[in-house]
Amino acid sequence: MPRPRTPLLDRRRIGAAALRLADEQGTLTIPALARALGVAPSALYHHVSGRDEIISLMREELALTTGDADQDWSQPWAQSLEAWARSYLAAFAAHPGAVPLLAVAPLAEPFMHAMYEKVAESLLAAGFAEAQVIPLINALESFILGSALDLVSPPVMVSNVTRETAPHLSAVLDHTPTDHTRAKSSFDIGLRAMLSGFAHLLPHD
Amino acid sequence: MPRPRTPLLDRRRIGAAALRLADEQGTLTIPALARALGVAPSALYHHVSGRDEIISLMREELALTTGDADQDWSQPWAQSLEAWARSYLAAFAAHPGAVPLLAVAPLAEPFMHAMYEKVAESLLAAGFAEAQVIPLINALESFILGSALDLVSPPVMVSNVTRETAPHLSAVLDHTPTDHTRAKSSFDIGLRAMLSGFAHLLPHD
DNA sequence: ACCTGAACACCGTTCAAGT
DNA sequence: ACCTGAACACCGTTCAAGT
Repeated sequence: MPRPRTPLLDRRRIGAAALRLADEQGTLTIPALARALGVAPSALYHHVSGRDEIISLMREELALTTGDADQDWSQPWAQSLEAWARSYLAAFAAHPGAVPLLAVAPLAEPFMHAMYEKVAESLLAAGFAEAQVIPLINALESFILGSALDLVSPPVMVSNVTRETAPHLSAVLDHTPTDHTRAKSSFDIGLRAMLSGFAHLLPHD
Repeated sequence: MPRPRTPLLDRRRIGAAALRLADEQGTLTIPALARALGVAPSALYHHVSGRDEIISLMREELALTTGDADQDWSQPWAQSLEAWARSYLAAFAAHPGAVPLLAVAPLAEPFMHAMYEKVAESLLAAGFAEAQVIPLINALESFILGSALDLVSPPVMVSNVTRETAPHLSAVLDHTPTDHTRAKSSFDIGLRAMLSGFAHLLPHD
């Protein structure tokens, strides 16, 4: 096979195909990715250093395809932060099969730096201390990543032995949906709690 | 090799050895685990269904070796919940190399059911609605798992281009430690925020 | 520079055979 | 019931060779 006049591969295409493949199959292997790209497995190594970098490209692709343009950072900080958190989780939710691969680390750096800058500006203007800003963002991000994993984890099982030995747990489980709305409402309640907790750190509060 | 009079393997030993190995090496392979147990790789399949179940046993082992006996559930709910969250994260922090394997799912069920029962009782007594209890616990758990991953993720890099294009981000980064204390203080601030946010859900508040 | 095809070390899992 | 050893399909990665 001769070298094609225009390259068959580039990092962007690799990341996009890997994200699609992992989402559909639930796993990512080099041979399968190469097949999806119509290329030999070894061809990939001319563009990426290895599997880990491909996964990193998947996060970049997710960040790029996430609607960050419609974010309005002129809103009050709490509303901006909530909108950001929700779109962040929605990006993961759009690719459930790939979440275990994606959610073990924050999204790609370039995208995040631009957004960190916006959040930092908003939080500083609101009156948060300089030493608080990064921990605040990190905490929210940890919650989002954990929630993304929760979103795709198998539904909770309630064994009979539990019903007998754990009356209070049984009672509250009877009031909890077993489908994916459980993870959604957990995210909602946690997000609101964290944001209202952040508000109490402000001086005038 | 004859069958030994007393079995060389059991699920508890497998889980413990796997946890130790993954923590030390940062990865877990069946051949390495078998070697650590002084056994042939195929021997493991008489006790577990496969690699996934071994990882599940690791979570069980982590739960079992976590000091849950010293938990005082008679305290006010917020203090109980905070103590539980901190011991949960500390369990992960004690096995940094294994965190990526462990933190993608909650700890083992049996341990968790006993603890869920205690938390449920405490939260119901405090006045939380039955439909709120599980979401509250789930949200906190997601935050803990995300924080555990954050704890072992590589330190944040600040590129020069960021310093030029992102003045606010640069400013706050100058007030943020680059070592592991960053993840610790993120957990602290997030935990307090979430718990104080939970408190506001109570009727009389 | 970019891709192929062969090759390597290694992995998870199965299974017949031994006691 | 519990373990071994051989075997299988498969994986991630390397590298010489081709254009």
